[in-house]
Amino acid sequence: MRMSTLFLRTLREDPADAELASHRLLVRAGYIRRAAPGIYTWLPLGLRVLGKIEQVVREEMTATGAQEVHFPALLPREPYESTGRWSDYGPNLFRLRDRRENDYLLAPTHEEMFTLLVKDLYSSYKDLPLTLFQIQTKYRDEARPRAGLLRGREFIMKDAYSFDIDDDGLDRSYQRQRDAYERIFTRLGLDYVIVAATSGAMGGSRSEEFLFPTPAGEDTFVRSPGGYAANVEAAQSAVPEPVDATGLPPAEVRHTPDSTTIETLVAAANELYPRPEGPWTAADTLKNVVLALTHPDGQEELVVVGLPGDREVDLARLAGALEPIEVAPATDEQIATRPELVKGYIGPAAVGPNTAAGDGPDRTALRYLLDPRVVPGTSWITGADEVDKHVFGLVAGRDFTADGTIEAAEVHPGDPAPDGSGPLELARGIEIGHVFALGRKYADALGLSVLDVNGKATTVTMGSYGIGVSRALAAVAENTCDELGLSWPLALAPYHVHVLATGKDQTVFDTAEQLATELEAAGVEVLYDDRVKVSAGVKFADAELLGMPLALVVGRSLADGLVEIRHRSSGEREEVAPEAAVARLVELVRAG
RNA sequence: CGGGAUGUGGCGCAGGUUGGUAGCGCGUCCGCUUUGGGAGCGGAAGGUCGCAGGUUCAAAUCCUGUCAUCCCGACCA
Repeated sequence: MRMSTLFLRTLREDPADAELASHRLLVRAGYIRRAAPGIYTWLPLGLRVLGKIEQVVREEMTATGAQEVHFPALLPREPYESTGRWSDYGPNLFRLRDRRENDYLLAPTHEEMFTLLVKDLYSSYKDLPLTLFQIQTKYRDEARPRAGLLRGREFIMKDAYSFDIDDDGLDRSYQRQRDAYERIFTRLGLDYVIVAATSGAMGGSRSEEFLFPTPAGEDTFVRSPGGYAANVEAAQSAVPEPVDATGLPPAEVRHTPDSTTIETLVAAANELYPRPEGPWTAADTLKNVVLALTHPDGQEELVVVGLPGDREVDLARLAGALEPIEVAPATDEQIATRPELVKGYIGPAAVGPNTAAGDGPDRTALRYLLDPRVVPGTSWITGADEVDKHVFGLVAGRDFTADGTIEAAEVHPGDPAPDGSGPLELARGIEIGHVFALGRKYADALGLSVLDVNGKATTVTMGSYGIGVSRALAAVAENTCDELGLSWPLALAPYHVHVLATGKDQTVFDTAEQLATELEAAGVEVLYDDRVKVSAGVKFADAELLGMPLALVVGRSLADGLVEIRHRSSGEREEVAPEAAVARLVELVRAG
C-alpha cells in the first residue's frame, strides 16, 4: 500500500472526547472514527487489524470443530419473547418497528436464534455434539458507553454455542472452548486472567471470565498468589473453623445511648465498657442490614443480612448471590412496616431464625442471612432490638442462629483466599471473553430436544462462549501502545513493514520503491510512505503513531550504502546494505 | 438515573463577566524555499457560534427553554 493513496489522515492532537490511550491513539492514527456515542466507523487500517483478529479467532474456533454461521443482526421479537429476554433485557435492548408495527430488535446476543436453528434442523442424538459460532455485530444500548471500542453500543463479538446430549458432553465442549480461548488470547499477545464468574441471570452450572487486567477495566476481580482468581461478585469468603464457646460468659444487654452506627457503637463500648484485652473495634460488632428484594414475579421481600461491623454490604456481590432477584437497601418506610426492626439496634433476637421463611411462597416472613465468617462460637456486640441497647457477648450458634449464609460483604485486600492459597489482592480488568455452561434453560424455553438411543425425547444441554472481538482489538492497543503511538504485534499489524523514503533525493525514492516491491513479492505486507514534500520528521512521527512492528528507512545513509531497519516496540535499530534488507526483513517477519 | 463539565470552520481551543465587522494553532489548497525528528515565507478557501424562542437599534456574548456530547457514579457481556 502506498501512503500517498491510503485513505488516512492522522491527527496531531488528541481528540477531546477520548480519555483512554487506546481510544485516543486509534482515533489519532486514523484507525477508527466515532459515528455516534459508542458507535465507530472502521477505516482501512483499523479494518485490517480487525480482520486479522477475526482470522485468529476463526482459525482457533474451526480447530475445535466448531462451524461458522451468520445470523441477521436484525431479529423479530418472538424468540426473545419466549425466553423472557424481550422484557428482561430492559432498556439495554435496541428495539424498533417495521412499517406494519411489528416489533424487531437489534440482537444483543443470539442464544435464541442458535437454539431455534438447531431445533429446526436436528432431531437425533446422533447429530450431537455440535458447536456453531459466528462473528457478528451486536447491539446494546448501554446507559453509558465509554472508552471508545472498549465499551461500545455496537461491537463485534464472536459467539459460539455448544449442543450436547448430556452433562459429560457439555463438560467436554466447555473445556474445548476454554482451551481454544487460551490459545486465542495467547496468539493475540493479550495478558489475561481467568476468573470464576457468577452464573448470572442466564443460570447454569459453570462460568468463567477472561479478563484483560487494566485500571480502566469495569470489573473488579480478586486473585491470590496461590492461583485463586474470581470476579469479586463471585468471590467466596474463607470460612473460619468454628470456635469452642465453652466458658464464654453469658450475653449481657447493656445501655449504649445514641449508638445507631458502628462508629458510635464502638466509641460507646470503649467508653462505657472497656475490656482488659484491648479496645473494641468494628470487627467485634455484628451489623444487621435490612435489604429489599424484588423477585422476578414482582413480589417484594425484606431480608436482614448480618455481617461483621468492619465490612460494608457490597450490593453487586449481593445481587450476584441472589440473581435474578433485584436488591436495594431498604428505605426507612419499608423498615417501619416491621415493628420488630428497631433501626440502629437490630439484632438476631428479633429477626432470626424464622422457620417459616426460606424459598417457600411465604415472603412475608423475615429471613435472616449471615456472612459466612460469623461461624458458631464467635462472640459479638450487636443490637438488642431496643432503642439505646446493645447486647454484648452474643455467641453465634449458642445464642442465635440464622436462616442461612450469604456472600454479601465487601472483599478487602488481604482477605484470605477460600482455598487457602494466600491473601487476596484486588485488581480491575475488562472482560474480553466469557465461557458459560448454560445447561438447559434455553433448550427448555424453546423446546429443543432430540431423540436419544431409546427413542425418548431428551432436552439438549448448551454452552455459550463469547469473545469481544472489537474490544480485544482495543485491549491489544492498550496493552502495547506507548507515548509515541500504537505498536502492533506482527500477527495483528495492518502491515508488517513500514517503508519510509526520507529525503528529496530521487534515488532514495527509487530504492525505497524497489525494496517495497521486492518485499511485497516476497509475501511481506508493506505500507510504503512515498509521500513527496513530506519531511522526514513527519514520516517518522507518523510511522510511530501508526505502529507497524518494523520500519525500513531509506534516506540519508543510502549514500553510504546503508538502509535502516527499526523495531517499533524495542526502539532497536540495525543498518544493513539495501541488497540485504529484503532478506533480513523476510527473516524477521517469518520469525514472528 | 444521580453528580460535574462542555457545545464557536475538518481537529484542538480563545472570545462571553463589560452586547457593536468571529479569532488563534493544527490541517487543507496555490507559489517559492526547505527535507533525519511533526519546516519557513507569502497568498487562499472554509464557520447560520448546538437548536428554538425572548430582550435589544444590535446577541457567540444577556434571559428562558430544549437538544447533544464527554467525565465520575449507579447499571451493565
